[in-house]
Amino acid sequence: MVVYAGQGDPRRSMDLMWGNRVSNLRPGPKPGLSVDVIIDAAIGVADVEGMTGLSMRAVGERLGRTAMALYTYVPTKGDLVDLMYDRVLGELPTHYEPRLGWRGSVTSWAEDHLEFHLRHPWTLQVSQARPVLGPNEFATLDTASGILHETGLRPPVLRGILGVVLHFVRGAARTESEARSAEEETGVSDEDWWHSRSPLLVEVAPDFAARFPMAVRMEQDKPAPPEDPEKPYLESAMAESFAMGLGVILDGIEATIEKARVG
Amino acid sequence: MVVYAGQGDPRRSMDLMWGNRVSNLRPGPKPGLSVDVIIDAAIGVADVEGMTGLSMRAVGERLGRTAMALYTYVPTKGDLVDLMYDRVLGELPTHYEPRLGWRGSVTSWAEDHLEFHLRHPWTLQVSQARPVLGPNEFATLDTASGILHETGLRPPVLRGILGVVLHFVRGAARTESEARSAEEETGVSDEDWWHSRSPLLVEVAPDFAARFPMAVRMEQDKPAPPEDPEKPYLESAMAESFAMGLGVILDGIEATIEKARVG
DNA sequence: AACGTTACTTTATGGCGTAAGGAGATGCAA
DNA sequence: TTGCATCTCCTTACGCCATAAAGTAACGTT
Repeated sequence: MVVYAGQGDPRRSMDLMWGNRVSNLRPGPKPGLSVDVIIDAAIGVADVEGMTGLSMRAVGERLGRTAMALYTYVPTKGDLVDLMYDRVLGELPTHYEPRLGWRGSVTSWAEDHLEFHLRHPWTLQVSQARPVLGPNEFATLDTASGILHETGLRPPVLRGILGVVLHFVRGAARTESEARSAEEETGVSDEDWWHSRSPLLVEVAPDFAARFPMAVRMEQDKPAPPEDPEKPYLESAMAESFAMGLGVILDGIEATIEKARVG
Repeated sequence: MVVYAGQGDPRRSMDLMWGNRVSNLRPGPKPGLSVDVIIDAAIGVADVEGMTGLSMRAVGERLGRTAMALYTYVPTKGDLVDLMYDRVLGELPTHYEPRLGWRGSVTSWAEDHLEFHLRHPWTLQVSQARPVLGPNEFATLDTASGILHETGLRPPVLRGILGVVLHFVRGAARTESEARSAEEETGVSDEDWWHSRSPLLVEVAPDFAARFPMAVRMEQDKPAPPEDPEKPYLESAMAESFAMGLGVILDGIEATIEKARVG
């Protein structure tokens, strides 16, 4: 029998997602666990060990059970991940002060999402192809739509803009979180890594500067690496590129509004 | 012993990447394989089966060998992936006609990259945190830098812009490729999937429209699903959002140039 | 002819998701 | 009170994965 990625029976999945719990008075031993504590334990594992460290065995162990015990509550690991995802999505704000205007709101929204993904990097591995259809996922979509609605643009354009902002924020978060886990998993800092490889690079490609002149030029005026690696991302020097990129996007939205007003 | 993600000895990795092959006249049986044919076989596997289907066993099998035979040529699977990545990067153009201007060049560049990632979806799973430092990676970086240099903007801004375009293209490619593999792996089309879930959704959340009004509004004026699912992505109706998003980004770049000129 | 080096194989270790089947606890009907 | 259906949770097992370790056989050099 083949079980498809992350989906058991659709009805069961939906009931779990929207909290339709089944009646409690039935024969058999009292449940020692619940879907909720399993979701929380799984989030705890994933936050620390990442998506690759999230195994049914690890979650079970955290709850003093075996991996198989979880299957009493949750049909597959894929469903559990969907539930985890919609749960943490609840951490995101669902309201932004209208007096911020769309520019301020989009900025706050982007920063909130960036921090969210850095807090729960495993969320970046959840496929966006088929939405989880959970309450919090719809709530975040509703919030984003509300902000963008202020621009007065029509839905097809708004979907394009939402795609740009989402892809940008997720991409930036992905780059940063991959950098962090590379450092953690190899035990080698970015700086040490580069120091070990740059001499090899000049050895193996002595004509480097002549061969890739534009790439070299692109490295000009790089900010110094952060003094304190524990600083939150948005206050670190690495955020420069994020701020620059977001500024370009905001200006692009503004130009699009202007075009629509004139044309 | 712990082997770290994707890296053996740095010197060996670099030699493999830049084609420093070791002398051929040595005792022992003649090599039946080579790093190059292994890379090609691995790309063949990954293009068809995706990154999750890429196993040393599968690559070995394609070459009539066992998985372990590959370790004579390549130190770890991680190194093999790096080599695969730099190899396919060679498919991308390294030159764009200057008469296209930066707008036309960025557009072509984005479309080329989108098609590239859809042709080799596994490239989206290669970590961008620590570059592969191969010749083709540098070449593509050089090409992109050259295009952006035409805007006359300074490197820190250009890095921000490059991030926006890269994240956008990769995000769009990721969404599309995840949709394709969801369809392939589950055997259920997007349409059928939605048809099976939307009735459950209204059942489980009858107040949906009142609860998420903006999200509902965002669905207005959606293009019809593609008549012919075999059409290339860029000619399909799904490309609407990509074109919209790219337009917003281009306008943002233009506004940034204007600001720099004036201020 | 002997020896060291090399290509490739077999086997084994410790991980994964989860199917299958069984033990023991519990609520209810007779 | 007994018997049974139903439940939670366990052990075991299967077929995957990367790769360590050790063995076999082919080959170039001495």
